[in-house]
Amino acid sequence: MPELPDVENVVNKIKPYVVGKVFKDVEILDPLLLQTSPSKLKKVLIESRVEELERRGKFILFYLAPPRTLILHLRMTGDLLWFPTSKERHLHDRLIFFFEHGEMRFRDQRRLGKVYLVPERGFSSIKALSTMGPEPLSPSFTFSLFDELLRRKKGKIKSILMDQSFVAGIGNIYGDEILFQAGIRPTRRAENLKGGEKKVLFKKIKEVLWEAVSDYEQLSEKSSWFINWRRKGVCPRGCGRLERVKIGGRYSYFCPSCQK
DNA sequence: AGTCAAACCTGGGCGC
DNA sequence: TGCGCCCAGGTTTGAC
Repeated sequence: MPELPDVENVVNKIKPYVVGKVFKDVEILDPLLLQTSPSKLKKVLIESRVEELERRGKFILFYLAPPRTLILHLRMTGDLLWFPTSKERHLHDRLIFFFEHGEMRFRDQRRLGKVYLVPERGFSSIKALSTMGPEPLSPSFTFSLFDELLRRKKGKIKSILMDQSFVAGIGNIYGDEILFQAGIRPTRRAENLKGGEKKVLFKKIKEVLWEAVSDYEQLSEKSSWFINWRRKGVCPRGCGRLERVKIGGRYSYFCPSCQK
């Protein structure tokens, strides 16, 4: 599931329940996800308060008091769920965080998710976070910044969009959506994009992600979205079959007629 | 630096 | 029904 809009949605959903609240217990059902020791996680979290909750790229950061940072990454199949009252466990529940008024669960079918605990209010010890590119929805992510960063890159544009150190939060699906809406093939090389194409691409990065974040619930029903046609292998505009290419180990889909 | 394959995991779907 | 293979909205690592 989780790329920027999905993670943003998870954070917004969980936020009202946990900000200002104190961890009372942690149940570790699957230590595989932990990048810290179970005993340390329990010891540190219990009686810690959640000061703030924030998304950075596809990471979720819990800023704690006393100062520590709990960091979650949902990877492919992770999700965070809130239960006001205890319910029976789901097969894929990996971690349960107990508060006085309810519990937050980290559910993850494929067990690829990650849980980090770092000192202070920082994350310099996590490489992916310390080298993370700009937040695409931030006002400081301007066309001139995008253009400047892009000039330093070579290679297929799809790989670059998915590169978290280039720009944060875009994955395989939204990468395809952005390129479809921009009318650019995923195989195009960054160094060959024309000025106008870069402008459109920048605009679509903002537009697609912004719309996905603000209209998250409706998204799966929107037939205008490439996302909902991708798997069927047919262009939403009726051009016919989509083509599939492997880029950076993932399949990219594109319409050979709409995308140049 | 870019690209590719493989690894980390589980499970659904498909062909035989 | 069973088996093997492909695929999945992510990231890291190691080789060329």
